[in-house]
Amino acid sequence: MPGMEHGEPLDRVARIQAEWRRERPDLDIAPQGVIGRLHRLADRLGEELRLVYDRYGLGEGEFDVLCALRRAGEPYERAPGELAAHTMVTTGAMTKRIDRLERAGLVTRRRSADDQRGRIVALTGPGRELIDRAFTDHMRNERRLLDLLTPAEAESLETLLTAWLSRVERPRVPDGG
Amino acid sequence: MPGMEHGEPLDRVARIQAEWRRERPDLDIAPQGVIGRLHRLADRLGEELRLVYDRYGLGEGEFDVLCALRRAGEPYERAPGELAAHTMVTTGAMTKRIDRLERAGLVTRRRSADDQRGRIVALTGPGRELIDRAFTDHMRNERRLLDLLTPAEAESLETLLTAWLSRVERPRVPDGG
DNA sequence: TTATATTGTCTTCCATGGAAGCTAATATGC
DNA sequence: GCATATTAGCTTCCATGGAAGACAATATAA
Repeated sequence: MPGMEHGEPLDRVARIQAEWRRERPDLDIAPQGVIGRLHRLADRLGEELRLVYDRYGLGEGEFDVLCALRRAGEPYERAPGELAAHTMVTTGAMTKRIDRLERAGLVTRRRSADDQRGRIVALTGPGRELIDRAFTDHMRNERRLLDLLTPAEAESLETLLTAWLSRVERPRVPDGG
Repeated sequence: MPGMEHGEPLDRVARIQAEWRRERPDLDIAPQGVIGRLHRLADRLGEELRLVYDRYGLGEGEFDVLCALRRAGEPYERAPGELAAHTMVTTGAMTKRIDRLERAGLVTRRRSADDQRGRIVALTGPGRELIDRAFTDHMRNERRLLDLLTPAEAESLETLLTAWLSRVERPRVPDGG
């Protein structure tokens, strides 16, 4: 079993696997070693990342919306539907995120000139300033977490994650695909 | 950049990174290549796993609780506090999960004999039967997802995730630490 | 023993997001 | 042009979980 050398204490996932082996010896529970740890790690990293969002009074969702607006470039505007697509939530959820950000004075909402149905969400000055500081801090935080790996480990991991992700997102890729 | 060879289309994370490089050339956004993809992959895998839970009428939380009870071994009993600790939620959330499972006839709740404050949650026959079928199916599903990687890739990934997880986990000892 | 602290569970209130439907504006077909 | 369909955003209702406190039972200290 990888990563279990020199009698290191079993981690949570390994302990769960041991229990399943005892209770369900008929099953192959090896996949948990990868998938369980991936989820656990994502949770732990998420906790660490949230510490920075909190520091700026932002929830994860609000942080994501501000990032999407900032990434859009001058003049930092996007339609709610675009923001929803970029941040992978429903438009209903986006409405609420924008409500909160608007209330906090970080974005404005106005009608689109071309299409009166559409809205345009724009970063305000304070919004721009806040997300620039927060994102700088966020990247420092991600760097700190990534530096728990050696550069070689990080590169290996990125390659593996990129490959798996592309295969999960496009499951039907046969040899000629 | 790992995983980007022969002109493959950029994935979502790579596109986000490209935007940040344009807007914030002062920042090192490399960590997103790993952390962003790890989260995206965890989300995508989670969606796939939820398909199985749904098939058995279970939410992710309920599935986790039934698993924790099943792993306990005969007679498949645990206190709510233990279940909360095992599944990493608050006791308040656990109360509600147990409420739902009890309503569905999958677990029972009784007072502990030793300590009248404590309760004992136990799998019912139907609960045991359901989780045995659901977990078998779940493992088949995880195997299908893991098999998008070669055995060598899977082993490499498990090693890297285990190492990173162990380094990021902070000791959870409540006092004295 | 009696007063106080702690523990285990539950309750209340709130935050967030999804699903589905509503409304107004725009596009399309006749 | 008018009727209908589609679209964009929003609203409503519900599901889930956290935080903090209530409550009863138990442990501890004086």
